[in-house]
This record gives sequence, structure tokens and C-alpha cells, in this order.
Amino acid sequence: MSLKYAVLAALLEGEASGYELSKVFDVSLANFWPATPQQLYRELERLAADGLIEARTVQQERRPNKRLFTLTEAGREHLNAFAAEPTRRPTAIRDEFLIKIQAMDGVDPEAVRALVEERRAWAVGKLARYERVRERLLDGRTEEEYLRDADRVGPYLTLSAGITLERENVRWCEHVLTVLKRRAPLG
Amino acid sequence: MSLKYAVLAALLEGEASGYELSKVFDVSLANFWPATPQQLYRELERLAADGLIEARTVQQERRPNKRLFTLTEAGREHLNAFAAEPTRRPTAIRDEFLIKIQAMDGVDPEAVRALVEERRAWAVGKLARYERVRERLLDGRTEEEYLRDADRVGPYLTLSAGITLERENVRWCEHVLTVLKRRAPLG
DNA sequence: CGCACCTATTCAATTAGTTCAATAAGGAGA
DNA sequence: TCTCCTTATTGAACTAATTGAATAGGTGCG
Repeated sequence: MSLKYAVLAALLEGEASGYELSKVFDVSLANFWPATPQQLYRELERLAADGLIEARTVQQERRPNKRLFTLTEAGREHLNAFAAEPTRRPTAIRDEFLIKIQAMDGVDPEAVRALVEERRAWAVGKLARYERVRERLLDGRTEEEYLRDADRVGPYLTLSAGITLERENVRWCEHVLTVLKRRAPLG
Repeated sequence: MSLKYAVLAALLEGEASGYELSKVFDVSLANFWPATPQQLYRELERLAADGLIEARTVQQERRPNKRLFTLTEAGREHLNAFAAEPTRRPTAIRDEFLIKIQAMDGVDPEAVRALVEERRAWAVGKLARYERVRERLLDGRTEEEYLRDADRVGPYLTLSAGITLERENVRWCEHVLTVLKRRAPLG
């Protein structure tokens, strides 16, 4: 449903192939709408059929050919209309890890510790990657300057939401680890 | 895939009907694995067929009859085994609103402001509901006492993750609103 | 030289999730 | 009394997402 708009929004950054988008959707940018490569290729076909994006094939000599997609004017308008509408669906979070935490009291504390430690490491890594993207966007300016003067602030604001999320994630994990330590000596 | 375990984990709180679970999955508890009533009823059928939960029908005079489900010993063990395993799937967030923010630079600032304001109000409401659940769980004790002494801390820890999330959500929204105000006079 | 990995895309099958609606009885309020 | 809301569950149809694999040339490593 919204994958459509996630793809259009990703193409605001410029021309991209399905493969490039699948990298972006996997790691950095669109962390608020995950999609597998298969989903993206299908969606790109549909969007092209609807005239919201345009494809051109680029012949490559030492690589498989690729198809690069760009937003059409119709696609841009479609996206803008969507972005101006009130939000229909609330945020949906699916987190296997938190199910495990909910049920942690029936589990060996050492296994729980390992779980939380893994999560923490993962969040730390993601945070570092986000911070690097942030530095690249700011390019020497302060956040205040950037947010006052830049042409586009949307990508920066979603990024800063991601940074906050992962920062709090790390703090939460560390909190849980101290709780586990405090409870351990009793067991 | 994990809906199964989300349901089992929800039943750790005690016997419940499909209807009751659908309320819990909708609002308070399992905010990290949303599910519609239809999904829950289907999943409950499957779990009962697999012997992980047991059903009993309760005749009601002034209401439709309901079927109450409880964890079986097999179900409890199944859940514990799952919770001790390393997490396979990373957190998946699907957020239509953040797609709109990503694309906000092509949109009337007043429409964006309304969007963010709506999101803020929603987060404030959710936070208030979470805080009420928290007070009920703590029941006069301090957090430190609770986390040291309570039989089960899983539900409290997932709740506190939710509280942190919404708190930061509110702060982020307020930040974006000040950014919009600063940029508005220029347009 | 062989193996594994990267780019780049596509197909097929299956499972998961959404949407709409029907049923059925009681309670609340105009 | 008419209508709408709540409890409680079920059915069917549909769309979206996941999984696994196939293809195919190139690069890097030991």
C-alpha cells in the first residue's frame, strides 16, 4: 500500500536501479518501510506501468545491464498529494526480540543477557552508520544552519528520528543489562 | 511466523478469549506485534490444534458465548525455547508518516504542520496510557524495587521500551514543529 | 584454478496480513 | 422503537510479503 510511496520518496534522491534501491531499503535510508528486492522490482514495474516513474536501460560492459528509474512529473505530484493527506495507518512495529523479552522470565538469564547484548551491538552499529550519513548531509554546517537554510529537510528529519531511536535503544539495552546483573546473584 | 509466539506470550498473563486478545493487541500490551482480530482467531485455532493452548467454552447468558484459551505445558515450553534462541529477524518498522516527512519538502508547510501535530497528539495519548499501566504494575513500589524483587520483569521492560519510544516521539515532533516555525516566515 | 562473493534481475510457490461483511444478542440514549 | 455501540466469532476474497532458487558475467583471494 505505502511501499509505492516509499519507492517514489526514495527516487526523490535521484535516478536509481532496483538493485540500488534494494541496498538503500535494506540498510540506511528507508528504515521505516522495509522491503525485499523482489518487492521492489515488482513495485517498480507497477509504477512504470502507471506512468509514475520512467525506466531507461543502461548497457554495461563488465556488469549485467541495469534499468534506471526516475520520477515523472505525474509521480512527483502523486507523491506530494499523498504526503499532504492525513496519515491513515498508525506506526506498525514488528519486533521478535521484544516478544522474547516479554517472555524472558521463563528463560535462563544467561541466554537473555546474550540476546540483549546482541541487540545492543546491533543498535550501536546502526547508530554509527546513521551518524556517518548525518555528517555527510551536514557537510560542515551546524544542525541549526542546515535546518534553517537547506532546500530539503525531510531526509534529515527522518534520519534524526532514526538516530534518536537507536540511541534510546542502546540506553534501554544497557538498562536491561544492569537489571539482569542485579537479579543474577539471587539465582 | 512470530504471531504465534506473540499470542503465547500474551497468554502468559492468564486465560483470555480471542476478543480480549484483540483488544490487547490493538492498544496496550503487544505494541511490538500488531494483529487484527481475524489473524488472532485463526492463530488461536492453529495453536489449539497443535496442543500449545487449550480452549474451554464459557456459556454466557446476556452475551455471546466465549472461548477462553490457556497455555498448556507444551505451549509454555515452546515459548521458552523460542525466547532463549537468538533473534532471527531484526525490528521492522512500517511508518507511513515518516514517508510523508521524507517527502515533505514538496508539500505546503501548513499541511506538514498539521501532520506532525496529529502525530504528537497521538504519541501524547499513548504515553499517558502507558504511564497508567506502569503505575498499576508498580503498585506503589519504586522501579528499582520492582525490578529487583518482582517475579516477572519482562512485561515491565517491554512497557518501559514503549514509554521511551513515545517520549522521544513527542520530543521529536516538537523539534520538527519549531523547525517548521523557523522556516515558515521565509516562504 | 577453483570458490565464494558482488552486481543485477526474474520466476514460482507459499505464507502472512488486510478488508469487508455477516451473524447474533444485549444495552444506551433520543 | 429506532439506531447505534459493545461483546464475540466466523467466512471469503484479496493483496502484500517471504522464501528459495535460477541466471550470468566479473572480481578478489589464496
